[in-house]
Amino acid sequence: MDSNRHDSDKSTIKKAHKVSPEPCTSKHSKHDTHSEDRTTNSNVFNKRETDVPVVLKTKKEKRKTDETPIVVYFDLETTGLDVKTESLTQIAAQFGDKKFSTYIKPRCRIGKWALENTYLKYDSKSSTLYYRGQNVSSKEPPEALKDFIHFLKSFRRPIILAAHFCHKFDAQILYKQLIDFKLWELFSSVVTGFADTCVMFQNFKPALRCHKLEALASFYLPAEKFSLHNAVDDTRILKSLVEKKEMKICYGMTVSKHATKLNYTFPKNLVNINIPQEKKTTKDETPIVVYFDLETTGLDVVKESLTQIAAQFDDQTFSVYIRPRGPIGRWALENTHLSYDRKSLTLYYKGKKVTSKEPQDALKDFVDFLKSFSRPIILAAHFCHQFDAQILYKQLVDHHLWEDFSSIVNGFADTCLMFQKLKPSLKYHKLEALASKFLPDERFSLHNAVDDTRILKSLVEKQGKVDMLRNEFFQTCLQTKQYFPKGRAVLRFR
DNA sequence: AGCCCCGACACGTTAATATG
DNA sequence: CATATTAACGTGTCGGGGCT
Repeated sequence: MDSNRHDSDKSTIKKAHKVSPEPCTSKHSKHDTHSEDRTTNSNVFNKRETDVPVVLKTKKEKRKTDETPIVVYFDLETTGLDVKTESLTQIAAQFGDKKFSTYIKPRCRIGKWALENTYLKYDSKSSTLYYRGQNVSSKEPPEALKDFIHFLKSFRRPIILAAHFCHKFDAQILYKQLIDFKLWELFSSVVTGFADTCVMFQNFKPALRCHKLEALASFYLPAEKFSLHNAVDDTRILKSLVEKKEMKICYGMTVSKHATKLNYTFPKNLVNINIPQEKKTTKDETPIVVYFDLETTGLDVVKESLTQIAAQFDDQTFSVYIRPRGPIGRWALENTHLSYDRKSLTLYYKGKKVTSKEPQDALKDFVDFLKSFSRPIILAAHFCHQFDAQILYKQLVDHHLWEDFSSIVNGFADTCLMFQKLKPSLKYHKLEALASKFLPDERFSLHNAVDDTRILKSLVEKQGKVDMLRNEFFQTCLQTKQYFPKGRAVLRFR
């Protein structure tokens, strides 16, 4: 029963952690004087979120404004791991050459691990703190925290606090302590967010197996001597690490990026921070993207037969009409304007005779066209995962060309999927709809493979956000690995 | 050690959607 | 008109990685 009570106690504490709207609102009201741009309470979250990216611009615009947040590194030592119950023993922080450090008289016993590794010992009778056996001056937690805040305040700029693993440790314990000593309001009027350098390194150096501070330090700063688990040293090391030359390239990007992504709305997300994981970068070997389109006698990918293939890369185009093996379905007849006379083996497009080939030859030509680029290829078509890729697969297998084909084609990209992701607000993503929306002036003959291919290419390439498109695009391509799990054809088709 | 968040998988279900 | 796939859920399990 006792334990029960205990548990529920704990959970309420936790809840208070997570939700605790109180300090938040009080913060706004308090958020006095200079920030007149914060209009209403309801807007504040958004404001905050848009607030931070300012950091990014520090690169271009000289940091002239006082409103640009600065990054202050910090580190805490505590009596143990539990962010809810343990007590502080040390705080250190650093911005530029400005350093802050204070020892703190813990309110509870120093845990065994901490005792041995932080070298901090406390004699509660004489209320004296010892570091490596030496008496050091120490303060009561509220005083120490106040000093800390004053240090931060002295910069007269918004502050992003950066520490290693701070989202899950330092920020949380600090929050708890600040709330307990009623200093949260004061604190949050200066600090706009926390940045977790550990997350940063994990994203930035995914190849490293281990991202603890110790490992990073010994890897990147092997010459540096420091006393691990002393807050001052840890802070200094962290700063050197992040600001190291090699990191410099990314420094502007990474720190600010992570700070940006923090979107720290105090204290709502304090416990629960979610930094979107960067998608792992794809291999550098970038295949070319060839757009293509097929026309067929109908919908059934297994039974129906090809009538046309078109493809395009840059300005190199490929097109071939194909004599179908079966009758052309009614819909196709009316919409692709292709008709076939079996007896004379003649294909007509819009009533006019066109040269056509047997499927075998047409497919061979198509494969040869693709091969002519001598580069890995990603074939892109609209809705191709469900249609073009499947019918093509069937046809290529039937004509013993799949081996050849799959030796150069890395995958299929479904541009329909791409646009669905890219323009979720659009109800329809069929080629026709996209074309009339984004290329209203373009004239083309719908359901002619050549035109459809051209239009598709323009659509993809003329969109404004090229980068985003590309990214999305390749991501979609990646999905097609399912077709080639081991670089080899595997039948996800019946 | 104690904790807990996360991402990775592995399922299953459902509704929407484009292709000729 | 056929139809497979996907995204978007929900569920459950498992292991890894960090902090003092």
